[in-house]
Amino acid sequence: METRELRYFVAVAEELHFGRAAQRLGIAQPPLSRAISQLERRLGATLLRRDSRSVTLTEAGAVLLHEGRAALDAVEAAEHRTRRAALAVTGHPGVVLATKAGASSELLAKLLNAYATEPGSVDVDVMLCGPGEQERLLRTGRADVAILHHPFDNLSGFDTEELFTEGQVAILPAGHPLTTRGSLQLSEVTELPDLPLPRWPGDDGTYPDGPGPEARSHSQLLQLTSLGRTLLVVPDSARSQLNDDVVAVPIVDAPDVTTVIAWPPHSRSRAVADLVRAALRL
Amino acid sequence: METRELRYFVAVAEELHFGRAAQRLGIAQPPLSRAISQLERRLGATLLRRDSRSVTLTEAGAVLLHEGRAALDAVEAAEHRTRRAALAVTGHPGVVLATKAGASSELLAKLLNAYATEPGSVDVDVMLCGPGEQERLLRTGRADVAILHHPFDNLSGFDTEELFTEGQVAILPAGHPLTTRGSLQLSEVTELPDLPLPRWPGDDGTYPDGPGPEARSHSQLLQLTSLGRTLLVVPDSARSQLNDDVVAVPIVDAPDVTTVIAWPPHSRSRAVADLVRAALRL
DNA sequence: ACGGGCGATACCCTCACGGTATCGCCGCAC
DNA sequence: GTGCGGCGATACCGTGAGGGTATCGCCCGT
Repeated sequence: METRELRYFVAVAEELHFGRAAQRLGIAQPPLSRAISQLERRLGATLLRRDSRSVTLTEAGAVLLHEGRAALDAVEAAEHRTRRAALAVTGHPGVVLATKAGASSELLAKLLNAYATEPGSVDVDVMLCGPGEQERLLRTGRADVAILHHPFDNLSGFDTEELFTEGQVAILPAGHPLTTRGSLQLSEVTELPDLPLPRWPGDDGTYPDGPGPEARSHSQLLQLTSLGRTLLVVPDSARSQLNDDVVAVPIVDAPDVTTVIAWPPHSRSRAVADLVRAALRL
Repeated sequence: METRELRYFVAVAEELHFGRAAQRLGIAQPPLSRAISQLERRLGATLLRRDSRSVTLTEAGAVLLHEGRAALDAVEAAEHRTRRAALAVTGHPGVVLATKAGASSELLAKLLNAYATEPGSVDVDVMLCGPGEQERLLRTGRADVAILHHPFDNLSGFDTEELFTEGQVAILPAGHPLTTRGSLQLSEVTELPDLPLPRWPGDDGTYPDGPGPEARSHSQLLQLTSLGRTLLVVPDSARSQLNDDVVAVPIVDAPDVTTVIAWPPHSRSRAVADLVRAALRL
């Protein structure tokens, strides 16, 4: 199976529409139709059900969508890591660390300091990512190592070491009735009619329906909260970045958040290993 | 990057010889040369150093060899799992379990029995493998779940659950002087001139040089041992398959062997999850 | 009944990929 | 030094896979 075929199939499986998928791929629709049916013939499997008005995935198609994405990621990772290895010999032997923008910045600073003092340490390019983006960077080889947050990020397929675990707090506008409470239950904050949870854009850039305000950055969320328009549930350490407009109240039954350092399981990089060791010594 | 290019590069990187690689790929040498240099141009990286008498990997080439193998495995896995998913809907919803031939058969029997009594259990195709073969089957999607042995098998990139841990014993021919001992040290058995360790064929089917006898199956090894031609170091549980011609003596400082059940981290299979749960209840 | 949306089919053209022949370089034998 | 042989690169050619355009067939909505 060629990666071109996989890319074609993934596009159709995601769009569930040959015309749009072809447009996205920058080719015409007929060759796409042909490529897919040829793939189906070679696999001996029906991947898509073409009902007269809609295209749907078969069971086999769903499997190929999942496995194909992983395979495409692996191919892309091979490409990126090779490019970076080639750059490394011509003078820039850096390592790329992906971390969520605006999260646990003092942990990151300590880690970078600890690593920098190691013998043989190397430049660390820090990539600040939007939520969940680190995972993708790591899977596609654009990053060598990442700081992830269980259970928010999907750790499957990575090697990880836990760095620390913390509870979550609700961020409320100053003056809100609940700010007088010493602690809260999750059920008390998820269904507040006056403070709906904010809506985040999905992978396709559109917002889901719902009552909450739309936001696409951490600072927007904070501002919306201090304006009394929404409420946040965040890990405890995020309190360090708050100002006086908002109040944090612990949520006793929210799932704990574990900060981990993660890297691809077959990494051979000395720098990654050193970074992980430095992180564990913190 | 297309999988064809990756396959070509991996072939050359493994053979370190364009002619042989081309032969292995079933194409002529010139198109192979061209494909590789084109790949190098597109990546902007020199992958191979063509000295006048030999071909060697550059740093970037070594990275691409590693990552490329993983990527090719992932593509192959996508293909196999899709094929099997398609077969599953047409009547045969089985799950493939890979295990080492001749190892811990009573564990396997208990596992299969426990799983078979579960509601919604499904046919289990057991693949008996040569040493280390399970890992490859799992990585390339020909198996859904495997029984592996740490530290012999490389578990990186799999999700695993430990089933049990045991020490290792030396298998000696009956009557050998060391059989009178209650326990041994590793150093006492690895360098015995009268009982050299056996040689095992590599991936290419050839045997490494050395004093020990050549063998390619478990039963051959046992026979060679009872004939007094070699000595084995095996996990404790392998004793159950011995006859009276040989004697097992514990090795106190050999690394413990952990039997684990392993599956690809992104597995969505109900059957795999049930099998793992059954294994953990043993 | 008809128009429009959508996937499949028919048909053509181009170029990427594979093959053969040959070159250029180098190491070795004598 | 000369010649030979091994090996990767280059030159050149043919074919077929893959892309494009035009159109069909089907079905749904009005």
